[in-house]
Amino acid sequence: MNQTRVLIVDDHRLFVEMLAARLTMEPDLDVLPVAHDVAGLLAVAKARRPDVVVLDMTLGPASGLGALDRLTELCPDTRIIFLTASDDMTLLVQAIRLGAVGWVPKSVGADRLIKVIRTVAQGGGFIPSRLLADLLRRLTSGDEVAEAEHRLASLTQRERQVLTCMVEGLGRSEIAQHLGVSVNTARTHTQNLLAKLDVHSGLEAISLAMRAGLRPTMAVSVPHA
Amino acid sequence: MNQTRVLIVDDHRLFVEMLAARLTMEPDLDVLPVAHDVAGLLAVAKARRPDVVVLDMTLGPASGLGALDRLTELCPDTRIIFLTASDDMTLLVQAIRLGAVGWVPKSVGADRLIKVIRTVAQGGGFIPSRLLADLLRRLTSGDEVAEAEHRLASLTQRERQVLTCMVEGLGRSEIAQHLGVSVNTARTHTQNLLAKLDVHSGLEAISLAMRAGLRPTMAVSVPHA
DNA sequence: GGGTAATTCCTGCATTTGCATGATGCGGCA
DNA sequence: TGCCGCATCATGCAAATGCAGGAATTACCC
Repeated sequence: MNQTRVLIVDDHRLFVEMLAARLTMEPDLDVLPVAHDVAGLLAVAKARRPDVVVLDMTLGPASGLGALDRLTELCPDTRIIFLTASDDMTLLVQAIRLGAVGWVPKSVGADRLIKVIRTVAQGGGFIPSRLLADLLRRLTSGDEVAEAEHRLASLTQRERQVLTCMVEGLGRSEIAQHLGVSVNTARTHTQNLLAKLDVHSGLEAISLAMRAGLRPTMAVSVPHA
Repeated sequence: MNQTRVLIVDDHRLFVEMLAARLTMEPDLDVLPVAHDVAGLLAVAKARRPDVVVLDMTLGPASGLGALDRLTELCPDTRIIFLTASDDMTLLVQAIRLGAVGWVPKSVGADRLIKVIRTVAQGGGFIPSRLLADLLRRLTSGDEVAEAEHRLASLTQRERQVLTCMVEGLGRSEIAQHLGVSVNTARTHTQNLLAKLDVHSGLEAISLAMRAGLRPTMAVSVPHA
C-alpha cells in the first residue's frame, strides 16, 4: 500500500511541529509540510492532495469550519480528522455535517491518533463512542422519545400517514389531496389522532411526533410494539 | 493485559460456532461459550461477565434490542457490538441509544471484526463512517439545513422566541403568556415570522424550524451568520 | 352471526388563525 | 434631527381549525 499523505493544521507551532515529527516516524505516513492557518491549509491541500487532514478546532469556528467547506470543495476525497480540546457537541455535529470522519480529543496519545489516521485512511471513521452516544441521545431528544413513541403506537396506519403529512407542513386540504381522500376524512383522522395523542392542536401533535423521531421525507416506519 | 472475554450471541449455530472458533485463535481473546438466544445471553453474561458482547441483530427487534436493555442493567460495563446484515438506520439509532458502541456489517471479514473487538475493549467505538455520516445527516435533516438556517437568520430575536414556543407546541395565548406580552403581539410576531420564513401556516413554520435544528427544550442558540 | 376496530364521509358551531393594515414608543445610525 | 428597524398593541374579516356529533362500509375475530 502507498503511503498515506497526512496534512496537519494547527496554529500552535510547537505542538504541530512535535506532532509532525512524531508522525514522520511512522513509515506508512507521508507527513506533508504543516500548515498554521486556513490559507496554508488550502495551499498545501491544493498542491499535495493529502489523503488525511488533521485539523485543529481551536482555529475557531469561522476558520475551522469554514476551511472544511472549502477543503471539501477542493479535494472531495480528502478525509478529515478533527483534533479538539473541547467536547462541544454542536461543533461535532457541524463538523460531521461538513464531512469530517474523525474526532479526536487532544487528551489522547499520539499512538491513538496514528491509529485513527490509519483507520480513517482505510475508509473507516472514528468518534469516541461516549460522545456519540451523548450526541444521539441529544439529537433524538433523549428519554421522552419512549413516551412519545408509545403514544404514537396507538395510532392507526392512516392516522400515522396523516400525522406524517402534518409534520411535513402540509395543510388539511393538501393532506386530503396527498392521501386521495376527502377533506372531511382528513379532518376526522386529524381529530382522532389529536385525541389519541392527547394534544389539542396540530402544533402540539407535530411537536410530539418529531420528538418521537418522525421526520419529514422519512417514510412512515415506526416500529410496532 | 488480561484477556478480553468475548461473548457471541447468534441464532445461526453454524455461523456462530465458526466465528467462535476463529476468535479463539486470537491469543488475547477469551471466547466464552456462545449463546443462541436472549436467555442464554443473559445466563452467560451473569456468570462470566464478558467484556465484549457480539450481538446479532437478526434476533429481531424484540429480543435483540430488549436484550440490550437487560444486559446493560446486568453488566453496565460490558461493551456491546452489533453484528448486522442490514443497514437499517433506525435500528442503529436505537442500538446506540441503548448503549451499543460497535456496529459491524456481516459483510466484513473476521479480522476486521477482531480489530473492532479490540478497539471496543479498549474503550473505543466503531461505526462505519459512511453510515455515521448518513445517520447524522438524516438526524440533522441533511443539506436543507443550511437553507432553513439561512431563512431563520433573518428573524428577530423576539420572533425566534415565538417560533421556539411554537415548536414546543404552545398555542397563541400560551405563547403570549410565556413571553409576557399581549396575545395580539404574539400574533403579530407570528405573522411576521411566517412572512419572513415564506410559509403560510404555523405547521410549515414548525416543520422548517425543526429542519433547521430547532428543538423543544433547546435554548435558542441559532448560530448567527 | 355479533362485536369490534378502521376507514370513509358528513354537518354545525365556536374559536383560532392567516392576512391586511395601522399606530405607538424605543433605540441605533447617518 | 430624521429615518429605520424592532417590539408592542390593535381591529376587521374570511378561512381554517378544534370539537361534538352521526353514519356507512369494510374487515377481522370470537
